Amino acid sequence: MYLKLTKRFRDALGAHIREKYGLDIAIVTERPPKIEMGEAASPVSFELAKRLKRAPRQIAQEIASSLAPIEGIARVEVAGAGYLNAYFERANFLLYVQREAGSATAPGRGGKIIVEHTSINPNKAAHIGHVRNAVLGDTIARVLRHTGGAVQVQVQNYIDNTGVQVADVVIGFVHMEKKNLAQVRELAAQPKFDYLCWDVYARAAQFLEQDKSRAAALRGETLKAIEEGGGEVAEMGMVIANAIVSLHLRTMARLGIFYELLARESEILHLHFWDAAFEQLKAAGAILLATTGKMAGCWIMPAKEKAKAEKADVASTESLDADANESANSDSDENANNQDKIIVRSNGTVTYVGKDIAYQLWKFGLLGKDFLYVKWPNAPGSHVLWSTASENGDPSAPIFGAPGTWVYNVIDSRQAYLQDVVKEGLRALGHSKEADHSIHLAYEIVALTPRCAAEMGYELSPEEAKKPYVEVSGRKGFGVKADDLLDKLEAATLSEVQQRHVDMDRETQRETGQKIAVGALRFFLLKFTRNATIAFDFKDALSFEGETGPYCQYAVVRIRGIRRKGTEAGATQMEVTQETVATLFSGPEGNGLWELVVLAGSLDMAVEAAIKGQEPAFVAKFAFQLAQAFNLFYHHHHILSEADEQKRAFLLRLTELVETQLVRALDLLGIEAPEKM
RNA sequence: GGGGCUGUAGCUCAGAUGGAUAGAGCAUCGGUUUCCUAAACCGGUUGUCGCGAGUUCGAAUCUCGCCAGCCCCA
Repeated sequence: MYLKLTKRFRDALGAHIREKYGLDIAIVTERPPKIEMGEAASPVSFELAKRLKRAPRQIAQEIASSLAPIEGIARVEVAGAGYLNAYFERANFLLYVQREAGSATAPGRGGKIIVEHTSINPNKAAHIGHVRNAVLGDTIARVLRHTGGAVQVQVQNYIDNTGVQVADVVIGFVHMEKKNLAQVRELAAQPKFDYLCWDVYARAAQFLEQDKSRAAALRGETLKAIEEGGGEVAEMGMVIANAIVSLHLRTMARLGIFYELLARESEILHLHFWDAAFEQLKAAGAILLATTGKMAGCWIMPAKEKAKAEKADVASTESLDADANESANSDSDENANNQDKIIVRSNGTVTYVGKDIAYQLWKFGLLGKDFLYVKWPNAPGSHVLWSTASENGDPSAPIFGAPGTWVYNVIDSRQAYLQDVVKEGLRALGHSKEADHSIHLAYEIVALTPRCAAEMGYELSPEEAKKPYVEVSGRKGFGVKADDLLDKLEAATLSEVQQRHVDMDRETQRETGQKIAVGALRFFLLKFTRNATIAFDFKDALSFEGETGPYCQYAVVRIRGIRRKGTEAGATQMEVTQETVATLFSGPEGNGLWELVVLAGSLDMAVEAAIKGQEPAFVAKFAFQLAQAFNLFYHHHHILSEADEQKRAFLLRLTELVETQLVRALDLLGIEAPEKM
């Protein structure tokens, strides 16, 4: 509701200024530092002062006195050096928020949105960094689903089951562990096969590291066998990858994360997706065969001249820019094709980015090819999960891929350059709208604090010990496994629950502990903005106090406690009169109560900001702030013992409103509050 | 060599579109429980917003230069 009212305020101001001064100014609003100063403020008079060459406060005064009434806004006042502060109609705002508290929060984009996330190499157990990816992706998908309009959000998990990482584990099993296909099959059926592969992969990587030429030969033949399919080596790769994928799915299900489709690289190969994309790229002249220089024999995508295009856009008259363009041109001549991106190597193999372009084209329905689909067996939870297939497709499969209107790829920021190349590929093929709608949801990695690394028995070099964090490495077998962390969290929360609720039955205790553990981990990963590198430490992740998921869950639990007690005590569902509302809002506690109402009514604002800024952390911040504001309110007002019946009814109603909004916000974060904790 | 990200309190981080006295959590010191759950609340302490210029009525935020760290491409 906050979003709606501020927009109304901006629109009214914009129209008024256009009419009165003949100026078209983009109006911005901000939240005043104190609730006494209103709920929305515009500094537009400062901008006007510049243009009209008059004092800002005088202009503000003029606008405030001549502005027509705005629905939902009680008054507009001048404050400070010339701010225009809007004061909402408190009682009406409360009514609106209560009425709206079940519907979509922010205007949606509509259409079909594809979100690809998780996409872990299926060759080892998932670690904490993979969880950040999955939680970010899952959260943005939840947020997008929640927006209005006929939006369809489809979540895909890309499985590179024919890549070098799987090959390395195959090499480990065959050449180091001396296992045959039947033995690997047996191992793959075990519940901790992903942990076994974690170690096998680390050992294989070490083994391959020792002798580069042996590594190249082994990898070459193994990859070839896997890509061609059919033989025992290929079968072993499949067995490993499928088993690991199932275990990853199980791990993510613990966090409430599910998928609609597993898109597998094996099908991209077998169904010749790349060939189709290759033909398109060649035909459009988007890629060229280099004939000279060090890239001779490679198909390359010429570097785009981004700087040039953007500068020409901004200021075409500046002579400086002309100079810049010239020097840029002579630069690119000298460096030959240094900035160009190789798509097909001179030996004929296609690079990752090439396959990514084909896949991205498919997502937008531009490839002219489709997968076949089968149900993935034993998917966790009650969700139906589909997988791509190259034969015997299930005709009842839904439509995947085409036509995505927006595509979100959740991939860490180290791959920003490659994602950029994919976009440029689309653009070069004439699909500039699709390029613009390709969103790389980039995020920084999760590393470990040196202390955490040392705790895990990892020997640090003196340089590493001085750094703020140490990067995890699958190759070194170094990192915090997702299941280990979840186990640890669940053990900690369960022990807390058992202490606090001795008479709770064991199953409920376990479920409660699980919900809190999930809340703690998801919130921990979401409270950082995407660009922040998370230096992981068990102490922080296992904290349940302060800015944490459990803190937010606890606020909901408190509210439920009040409602439960209230019902037991036979509290009446008394109607709150408008007089009571008006009296309370204007009384001595009015601003405090009002502040909580405004915050509860600002979920739409947080969701909008999260989508616009592609930043799920905004929703986490909102949930925390609302929980914090509620706790303040809780300590100020003892609801059930309130003698004034009308006031008690009002406080109860407000409590319920906070519950609705907080539960919604937490739901967007994939966090569920237990009944008791 | 080219490109990207980051630098804010002792620590970890927020500060979207430039705006009013730069905020949270943790840590630390002190206080709050006959009362809806203390995983909570209240109070104290803590700042050259990396450095330097510029644009502006106004800069943590925009521009340029420099320094430091991380990443990517070659």
